[in-house]
Amino acid sequence: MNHSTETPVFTQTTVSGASAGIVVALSQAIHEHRLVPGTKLGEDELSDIFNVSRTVVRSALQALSHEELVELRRNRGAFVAKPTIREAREVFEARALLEPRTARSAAERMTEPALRTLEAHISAEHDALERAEPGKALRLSGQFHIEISRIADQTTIAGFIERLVARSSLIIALYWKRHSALCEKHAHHALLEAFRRRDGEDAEDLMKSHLVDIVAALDLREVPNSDVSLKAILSR
Amino acid sequence: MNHSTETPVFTQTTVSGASAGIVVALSQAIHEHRLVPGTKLGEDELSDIFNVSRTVVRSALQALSHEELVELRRNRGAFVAKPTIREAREVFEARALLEPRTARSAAERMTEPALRTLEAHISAEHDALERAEPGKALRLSGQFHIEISRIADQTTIAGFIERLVARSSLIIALYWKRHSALCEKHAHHALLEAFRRRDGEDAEDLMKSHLVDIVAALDLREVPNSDVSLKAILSR
DNA sequence: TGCGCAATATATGTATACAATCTATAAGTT
DNA sequence: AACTTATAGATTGTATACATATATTGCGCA
Repeated sequence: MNHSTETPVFTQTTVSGASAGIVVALSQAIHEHRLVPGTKLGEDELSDIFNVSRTVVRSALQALSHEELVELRRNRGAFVAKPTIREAREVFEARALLEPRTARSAAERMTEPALRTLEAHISAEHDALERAEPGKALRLSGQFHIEISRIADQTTIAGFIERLVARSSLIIALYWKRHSALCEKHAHHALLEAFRRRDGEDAEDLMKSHLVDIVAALDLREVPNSDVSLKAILSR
Repeated sequence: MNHSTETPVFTQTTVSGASAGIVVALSQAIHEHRLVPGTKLGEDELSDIFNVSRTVVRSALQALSHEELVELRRNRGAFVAKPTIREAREVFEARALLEPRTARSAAERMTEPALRTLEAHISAEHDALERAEPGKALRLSGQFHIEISRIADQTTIAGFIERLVARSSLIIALYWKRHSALCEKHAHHALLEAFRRRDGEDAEDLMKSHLVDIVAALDLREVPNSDVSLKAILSR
């Protein structure tokens, strides 16, 4: 299996040695929906699992909180982040602003090696789906978007998109409609074709509608606060 | 003096108690160019200055590195970041992508209190210039941009812009042309007028050209590595 | 005199210990 | 029986101590 699709490349070398591994492990688990939003990430628990001191764990959790994958509450602990509906909308508005333009740049600068990388991503995504590993498929589909932004050769914007994709994974975990099928396969294939033709305009349009499709598959209607309703139910 | 222009509002509550103060102090110093790019930020030194343990200092430095204000090198220490020319271009390309659209949104949603906040910012900036405190004026002028993005009511994008403005301060410290005058005053005044009229289109155009003007006042030509030239000079 | 190597000193990386804060359980009161 | 309060347990925040890596300085040698 292609190595580049397995190993998430972290642009930021900001996290020191031992923490880096923990950051990657937790990131993958969150992206694959094995850690669901709201899960408590206790420091002692993690230091036992990874056989390191709490110092290292805390460093990793701080890093993840800066990527907005983890929420730190003072004297309370670390939890997998739970984006609100409002934040969900904002994330996809930001993606709609950044990604179509980025896809255009990527198409215009497309090279043969970059094309092969994207093909490998899609095929890995396809494999994961066939093997009934939807979590892995989801993570790979996010990496497809990140890879495009890297090809566009705008490190700064690529960093933003990486954060948005990460947050999107949490949003999908929370708000995905069960009945709507996840068929990113077609959209990603179509994008790949546009990239092959180095057709920037087409790539931009395809990315725009792809993002619209994703948002359409989310259920972002406001719901009454679950705390209140829970209390109301139990008081009877 | 207006309180809101003095206290930088940090959107991320991710940094725990004692570190937060250090992050703010270092951020301000960097934004005001009192700490220049490349300056070493030793942990012992900082823990002496702020009377806290290295643990707290490290937490603050990690936070600053995630904001890309500080660069951490493993086993080497923390340094005020030194964006390259390439990074400088990317930062302003990203700003050109985000800020004009954001200015339009802000204009369309402008409220009276928001207008007054912006007026206070501009007047504080003006005061700082008259008092010959160019560092402070620069920091306030950056906060003007951040405030606009907050008014636009897009927290996610506002966070990105905050990072870009922070990085711009470092870029200006490194690449500003001495002979070009810093006259953001006019641009900011013109923007304020557009906001008063709630003229989104005009605000978008003004912001676009404002950013072009800033880039034009930078010297982003490639120069030979300063190490090499230093060696060459001293060897004579 | 100039270069290279080694030893020492300084600074960062990690682990552990202690302090402060919060949560949960249980007792007591109305 | 429900609510409040107190106490105990557990978890996080901070400080300190030890381990490890790097930078500098001094010595030896060519």
